[in-house]
Amino acid sequence: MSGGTFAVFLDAVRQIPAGKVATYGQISRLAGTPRCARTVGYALAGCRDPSIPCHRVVDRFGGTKAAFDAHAPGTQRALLEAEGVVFRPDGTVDLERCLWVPLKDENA
DNA sequence: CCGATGACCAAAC
DNA sequence: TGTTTGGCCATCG
Repeated sequence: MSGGTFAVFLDAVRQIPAGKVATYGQISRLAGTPRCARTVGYALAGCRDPSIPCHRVVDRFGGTKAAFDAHAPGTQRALLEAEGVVFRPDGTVDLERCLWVPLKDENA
């Protein structure tokens, strides 16, 4: 399916429920390309699809993206907090609480 | 039209 | 044990 690899990443990001956040590595792994975490970042960076909640995608440490903040200061954090995501005093997302856990069983 | 850039993660040595 | 390399696609100018 999906002749394009990008569609897989975007689709995975689209599966992230509100109030949760996912990391590039998780998405790339779910897409079947554990070595393309970088491509996921490029995908979100270049993808202009408003249907993709790129604000729910954070780095492995839960740090919000500087580029996102550069375009809209505080937008990403505001959106995440509005959805119920918990932030730490360090300014990073509390992955221990809001890290999205992909349900692979439903697919099996 | 073409070239270069762009928000990362994990494994190997 | 820690550090470095490797890998990918779409959009911009």
